[in-house]
Amino acid sequence: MLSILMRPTAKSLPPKPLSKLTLRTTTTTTMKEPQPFDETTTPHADRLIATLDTNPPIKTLRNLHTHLILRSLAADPHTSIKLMRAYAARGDTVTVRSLFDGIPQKTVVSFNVLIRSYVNNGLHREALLAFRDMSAHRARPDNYTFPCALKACSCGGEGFLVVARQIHAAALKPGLDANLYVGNALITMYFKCARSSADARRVFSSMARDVVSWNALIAGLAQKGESVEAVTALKEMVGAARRVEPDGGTLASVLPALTSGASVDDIAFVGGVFDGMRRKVSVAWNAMIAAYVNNSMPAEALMIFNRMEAEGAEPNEVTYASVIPACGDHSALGEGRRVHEQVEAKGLRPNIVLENALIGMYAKCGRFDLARGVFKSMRRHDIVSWTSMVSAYGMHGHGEESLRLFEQMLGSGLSPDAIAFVAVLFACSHSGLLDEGRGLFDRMVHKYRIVPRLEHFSCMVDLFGRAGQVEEAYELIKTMPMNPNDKIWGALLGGCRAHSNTSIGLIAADELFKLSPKESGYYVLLSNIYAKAEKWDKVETVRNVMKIRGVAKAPGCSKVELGKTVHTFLIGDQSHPQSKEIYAELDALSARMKEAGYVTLTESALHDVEEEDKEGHLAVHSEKLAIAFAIINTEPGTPILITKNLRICDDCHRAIKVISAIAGREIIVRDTNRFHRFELGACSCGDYW
DNA sequence: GTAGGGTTAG
Repeated sequence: MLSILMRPTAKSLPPKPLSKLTLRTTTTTTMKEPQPFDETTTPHADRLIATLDTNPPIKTLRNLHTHLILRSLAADPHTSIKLMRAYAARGDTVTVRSLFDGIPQKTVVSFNVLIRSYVNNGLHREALLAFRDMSAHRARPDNYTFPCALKACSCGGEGFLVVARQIHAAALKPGLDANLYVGNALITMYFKCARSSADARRVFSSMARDVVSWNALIAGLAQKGESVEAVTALKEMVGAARRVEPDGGTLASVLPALTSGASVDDIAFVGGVFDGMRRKVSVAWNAMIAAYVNNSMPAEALMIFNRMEAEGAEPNEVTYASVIPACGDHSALGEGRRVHEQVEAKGLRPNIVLENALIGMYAKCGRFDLARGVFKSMRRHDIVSWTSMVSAYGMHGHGEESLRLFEQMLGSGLSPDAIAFVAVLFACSHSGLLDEGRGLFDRMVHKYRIVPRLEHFSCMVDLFGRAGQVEEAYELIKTMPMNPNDKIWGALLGGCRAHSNTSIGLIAADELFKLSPKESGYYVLLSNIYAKAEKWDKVETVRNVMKIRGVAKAPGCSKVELGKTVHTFLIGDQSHPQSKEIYAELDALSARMKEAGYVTLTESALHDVEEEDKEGHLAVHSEKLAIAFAIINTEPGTPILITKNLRICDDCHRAIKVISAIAGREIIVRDTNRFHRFELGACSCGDYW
């Protein structure tokens, strides 16, 4: 058991590497027979104790502890404290407590370590009880105690405000509120325990400030949803007369204020703060990558990651957990695989967070096989792993598989949460599994007691709408307990379009124009409905309304990865260096497509482009350009993955089916919310999307 | 011998 500490080589090693040796050999030595005890090779007591500071794994720690007991070294108060700290770092608060109980004379320090152990392991109640017990042991809380006790209150949230105020008052008496650590803990405590930000701000403005104080202020505001105030605070910090340099923590703190919907200016400002940092610690890199990922800027996130590598900063698991989804969002399969290799090479697996991210990344890159490979190779699966796989199947139109997997998850004993149901309901809607979807919704509400959210209703409306039950979908919207959002009405409008229901379609469109008057997609959907009904005057009206309201059509844009680069094409794009060849290839394809009996569907072309462009190159949808580009630049037979920012139009859908047959290519198109896999003239969506 | 803010997957 004590073998690792008694290796014959230990004596010849200099003091420093001992801890490394101990750490590194743990896993292997546990397999071996214990080596005979040899007094001459026993490490010096100082070195053993020093090893406690290296955050040893729990097994090593227990060995070490036993060894210290056997050598009567464990009873020393200083050593006890170190042992407590080491056990706390490994989450063993029970042992921490028993070590504490074994200390005959409790000092402030021993209390401080105990309280901190509890707080860091989520036991804030126990921490506060220990704090209360201090007076009975005549231990006076000091500048180390108060920050921990206040942090315990912060973890407890609003219910702990009264206790927290008492602790604040207790800190005032010895004048400890002037201590930076105490002050900073007070800022965070008031943000977490008090409803308004006023108390926190008051503490902040009345004290001396360092970088942590600013970070606490920014984090508190950002987490309270006061995004504008958080960014303003960051600007004040940067422009403050007594300059405080932002650090990685500053960027991490402002991050919640930059989640989806942050202004371009704010993101640029934060990017500027990042660029201006002289020393960039890993948290800074990670936060910047996350900021871009959270704002749908995966290309920028990948650029930061590449810069990080170029500058020799070491990516850690947090970095990978952010950059892997960026690869997925950007459909950068090559980059994703490269990152995956790094994860493997660094031995970061098993790591469920990274593995779950990898599943999602491969699924988004159309590599269902690789997603499944990661899933199968995992040591254990949690709700996120299963949900990732369920939605991977769903996105690829494998509704039945998705359902089977969902049931398998239930069979494994995990209980589904709201997000798992979103995934499986989504899969049902995209495969037209009406009855199954209905049954699942019922089980969700009655068996699992999950209160349906907007997303669930959105799936159900979609499910009914696609299945042609537009009235039932509308009925559901009218009876649901919350206000429908644009996604819900959009799902209804989509159903109306698929099943030519003009009257309900108009109702949906009306609501949508109130909720999202600038969203061009809804106008296009409505005009599609009119076009299908051949109401050309109405089509014209919709177009005019768009002009009057200044609604710009979102330009169709398709991405395709070649080597390390993701190439982007806009509708009618002629800016690519290979533009000539691309259009030549398209012409050649068109000729062969006509031979194969393909005729242009004017209905969809009509509403995505202006009349006069219909025959010209401006009419060429981006996905066709991307496909032609990929055909030219890859070996015959290579599968092609295209990612689109809009829903694929009918004409392109028909055209790509034909192209897949005549070019002999598997073509996978990821549009706004699902995958189309075209092969041999057919699509995996079964023309139902 | 001990302390404050902050980054990761569906």
